[in-house]
Amino acid sequence: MAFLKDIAAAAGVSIRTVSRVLKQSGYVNEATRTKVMAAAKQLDYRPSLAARALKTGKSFEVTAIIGSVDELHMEKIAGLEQALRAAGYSVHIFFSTTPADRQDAGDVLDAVLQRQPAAIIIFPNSLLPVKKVKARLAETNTPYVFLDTGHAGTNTVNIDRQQGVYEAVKYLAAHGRRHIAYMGSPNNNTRLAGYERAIKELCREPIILATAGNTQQDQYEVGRKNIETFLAANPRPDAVQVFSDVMAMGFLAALHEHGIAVPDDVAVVGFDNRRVAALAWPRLTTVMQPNRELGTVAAEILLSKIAGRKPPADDWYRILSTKLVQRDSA
Amino acid sequence: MAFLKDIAAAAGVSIRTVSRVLKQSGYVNEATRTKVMAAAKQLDYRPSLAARALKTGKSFEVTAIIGSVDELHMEKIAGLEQALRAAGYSVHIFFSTTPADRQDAGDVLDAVLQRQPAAIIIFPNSLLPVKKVKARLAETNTPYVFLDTGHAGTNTVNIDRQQGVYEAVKYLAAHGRRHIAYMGSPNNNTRLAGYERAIKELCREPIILATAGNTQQDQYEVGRKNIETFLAANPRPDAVQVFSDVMAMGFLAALHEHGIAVPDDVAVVGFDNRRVAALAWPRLTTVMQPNRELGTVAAEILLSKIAGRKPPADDWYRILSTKLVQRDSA
DNA sequence: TTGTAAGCGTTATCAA
DNA sequence: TTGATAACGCTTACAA
Repeated sequence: MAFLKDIAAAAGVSIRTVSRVLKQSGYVNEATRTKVMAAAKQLDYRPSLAARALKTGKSFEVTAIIGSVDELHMEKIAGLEQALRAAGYSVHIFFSTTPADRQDAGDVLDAVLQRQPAAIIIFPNSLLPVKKVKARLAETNTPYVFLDTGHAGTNTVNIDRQQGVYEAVKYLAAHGRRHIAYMGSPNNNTRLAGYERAIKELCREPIILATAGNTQQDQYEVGRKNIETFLAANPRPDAVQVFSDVMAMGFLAALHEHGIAVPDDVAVVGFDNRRVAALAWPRLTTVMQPNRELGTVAAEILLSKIAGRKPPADDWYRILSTKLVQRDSA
Repeated sequence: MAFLKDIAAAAGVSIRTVSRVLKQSGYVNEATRTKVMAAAKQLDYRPSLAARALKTGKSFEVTAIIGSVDELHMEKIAGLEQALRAAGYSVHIFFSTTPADRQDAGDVLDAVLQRQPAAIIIFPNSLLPVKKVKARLAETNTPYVFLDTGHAGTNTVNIDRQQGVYEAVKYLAAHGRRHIAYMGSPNNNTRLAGYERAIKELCREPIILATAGNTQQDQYEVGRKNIETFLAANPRPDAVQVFSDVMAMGFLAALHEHGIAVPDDVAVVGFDNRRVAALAWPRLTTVMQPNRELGTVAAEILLSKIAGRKPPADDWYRILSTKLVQRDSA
């Protein structure tokens, strides 16, 4: 490890001059500059991030507070890390998935703030009370962004799920499907709204496939059990937009068991584009969430905030588009 | 933010005494101790990790170098983070998935070492030349551990895939299957060895289902195409142990298309216990890898190394057991 | 049992 | 255009 003083010695100048050259601040004689640069390169100088953090009170680390162990998050993290690393930042991860996680860490947020991260990114369902977090973060003046909270708000990157479902339903209609149903909780939610908007535009009757009180159940089981409401529906749907890929897999299993052909008898469209969608039988047409992009956009916002840029008109709110992935099930 | 000096002032003692109390080192008068503790708590003191890192040359951060964006890694990371956090460490992640990643970071390892991590954990397929890494790491005296390298070696936590396949094949035999085949590359690999060991013990003939030169192809496609070797096999297998869940999904799709019933006509066992296994149709019996445990065991090793403990007899080599997850396909 | 003081490697103020 | 030098907050040898 080479330090500033080593370079200074090697180049025959003072530490301050070396620093000046390396940080490109202030006037430096071209000759000295070259000399210093050469020495730095020669000694393979890498600044001590710890010293820098101590001195400036800011680290080059961004902390991601993750709310669940989910394959989709992995992509978000990858996007985030890639974009952040390009700007010289590294990513810290911190799980907050169970109530115990919060206890262990005392207050999760305080544990995170102790490391003086340059910024914080909060993943969905992190068990953190949003309001309190925002207040605390504002107080410590730490840039932050929320990911995929599901409802509009400042300092957030969301996914336009409504539009995703809307487009999928339009696609089904354009491919000759007459009775397009939606499977999922009938309670207020964004995806249902997208379905309803599309159905209305198509001047058709909505068909909601749902079993009572299935909110907290396993999605796969819900999809599987919903075969009954499907079979009972009159007219019987020839297409179903399902809440999620996982629920769609349950529904698919039930359809197979009943000898109902997909997509010939019913078209099925999922949501999420999980790995499973490409592996299902038949391969599942689904709505892709821009997970990687979610990460990179979050990184951009964070970097802008760190750089002290003024909030744009939307006050750091972004909503990203989904995309229909056509496969064999619809 | 409260600092040592604030506590010292509040308690009317010197910084040194505060430090002594907080670190529980050396003799401290009980009354002073109480006074200091109270002040620390009152001011919600949290040590500056940056200052500590600068002073000691060691951070409380462990860097994980990740080789691919894979759902299974997410679990490993979760296990790692949980165990490490309990010991006061936090986890840094660093992707090294593409050749570009290496270039961007100059030398990945140097970029990582610059942050003076307390330890490093290297995930499978991280594009890093193992020997060079070990040398560099030994040189900088940084504790490290490799994850799931696939071959025995020191400072490594592996998964006993051979045993996993062995047990699955035995399970199939115990459930009355006569002609148990293995699907996957016929080239030397651990899983195949497990299959061969079991078949030998059962005094049966091995049946290897493979298409030529499929090494680099998409596993799903390989499984799908392998239906041909399956149909051509004589006798036709009534059970197949497939290389991976993904490959099994391809095979399953082909079986469905040929109207071959699972598990009635053929039992199918996958490997990995990915999320997809529980969602497949039929639900896939498969061999579970102890991903979370892999993370926690790696954390234990790292913590031992950090604590300066002497290497045990196995020189930090651990191999973890898999577990058969029975579902509907076998 | 407690305190003084010297660093860790960087940044940045102030002179020269 | 350059150089002393004082922090940043913590750890720790050495004194008292």
